[in-house]
Amino acid sequence: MLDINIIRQKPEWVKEQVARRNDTAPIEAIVAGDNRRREILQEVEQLRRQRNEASKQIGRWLGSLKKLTTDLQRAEAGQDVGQPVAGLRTQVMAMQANADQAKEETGQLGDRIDALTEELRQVEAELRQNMLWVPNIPHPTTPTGPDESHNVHHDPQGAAIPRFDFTPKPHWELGPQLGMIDFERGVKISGSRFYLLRGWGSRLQRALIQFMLDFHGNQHGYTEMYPPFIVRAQNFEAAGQLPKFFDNIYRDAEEDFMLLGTAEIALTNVHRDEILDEAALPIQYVAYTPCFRREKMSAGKDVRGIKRGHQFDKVEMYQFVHPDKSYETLEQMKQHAVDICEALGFPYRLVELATGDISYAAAKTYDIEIWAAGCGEWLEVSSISNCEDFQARRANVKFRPADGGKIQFVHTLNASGLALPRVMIGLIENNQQADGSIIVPEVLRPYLGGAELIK
RNA sequence: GGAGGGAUGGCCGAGUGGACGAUGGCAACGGUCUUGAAAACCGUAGUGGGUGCAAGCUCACCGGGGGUUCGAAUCCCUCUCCCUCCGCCA
Repeated sequence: MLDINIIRQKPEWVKEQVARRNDTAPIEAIVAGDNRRREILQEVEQLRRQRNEASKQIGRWLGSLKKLTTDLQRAEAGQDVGQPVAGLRTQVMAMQANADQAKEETGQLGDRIDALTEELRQVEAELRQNMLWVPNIPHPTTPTGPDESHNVHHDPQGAAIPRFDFTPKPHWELGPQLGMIDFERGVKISGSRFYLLRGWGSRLQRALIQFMLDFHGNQHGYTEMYPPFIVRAQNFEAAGQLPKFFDNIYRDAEEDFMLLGTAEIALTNVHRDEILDEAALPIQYVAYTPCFRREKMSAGKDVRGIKRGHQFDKVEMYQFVHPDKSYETLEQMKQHAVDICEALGFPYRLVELATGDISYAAAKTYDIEIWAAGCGEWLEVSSISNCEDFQARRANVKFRPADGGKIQFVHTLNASGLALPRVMIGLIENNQQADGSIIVPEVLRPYLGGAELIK
């Protein structure tokens, strides 16, 4: 969610920024709705103020009325209350008439308030819906371009691209050959884009998950989290996945539950509706979760192997930081992801995503791609984004400055650390030997009972 | 799944139709006292919206939504969540 003030003050500029992303947003409707909202608000608040005052007056009258009535009853019973019965009777009747008339008038005020409130509710609901359809403003340093072809690829780093004196096989041949991946039976169970990891395949993935969690926890200061994998729609909205990506989400037919497409969605909401102390920042979380995606938008793409499935595992880093620190943090998180690539011995390269390719909630995103020798491709294993205050606004996560300054929104960042299937592909394909066996990277051996070779 | 009890400010906890944005306590912050600290005492303090250069004024918010009423933290309906007991189950 953007700050409505930015749209109010610079609608044309916002439109340009959205256009940079090759996207559109209902800016005109938002400006109109915002104006209408304030108009109604002022009117309805004025009326409410009148009603509040009138109600208080009625309360006072009814209080006096009660006392006078008591006096009247006592006077009628012959007690001396300091006033004659007739005078009291007149006062009681006058007071009652005042109160009745005021009730009548204030009731009419109430009717107008109700009507205006109803309109206000509609205007606000529509305004909010429109606001949800405005993507984040890209950072000035995000390369401008309508699609991924404008992404900026940096030179390869890390390990050298492996050379073989035989033709390296793709993982979809090596995996089944080594009994690590069973495509046929995965499809039998759940259909296309599903597979079964088996034996070393399953163990290798588990080892990787554990290694990554340990590494980020111990080396980079992240607190490990285990979130629910099934969450309410509200969480998706806060993270910026809804309303736009409804079609890509697996949903429960009966209840308001959705399956995570990434741990980022759950982690964004850990501190929803909280005001954090500045001293608590940065908050760093790392979580392993499976990720479920319909992949409707990628129909027919990457159907071979385990590169793109409806279910995959990922270790995700997430941070809540001070707004002044978020770009510094972005670089650090990029490094945290790179460190895993280094530790596993991958050739990798950095990609700066263009405005047309960054995710809806992001202002700036880096991708990290590793080289996979068998399929001969650079595979995206990590995406590192600074969402600035976009998600924080939707999730309502703020902090109280230590110097007593105004409460403000935190910035949030997310980074894959890393996505498992593609790491598996890289390991299998890059570390293969002529006899089809696979060398296990040293850092993983402690997690695999010391095994050096998969064969 | 059945029965009952709850949800109030950072925390605890009063308040059951009218001056209540809400008594009180704790924690926090500022001050007095002290060589310093503690204790004691005095004082300040919620969030969001609208408007205004500002001071301010004003509206809303007592788990969410709806209703009754001139007026709702308070009454009614409903949803969510928490607790207790029973049943069932990995």
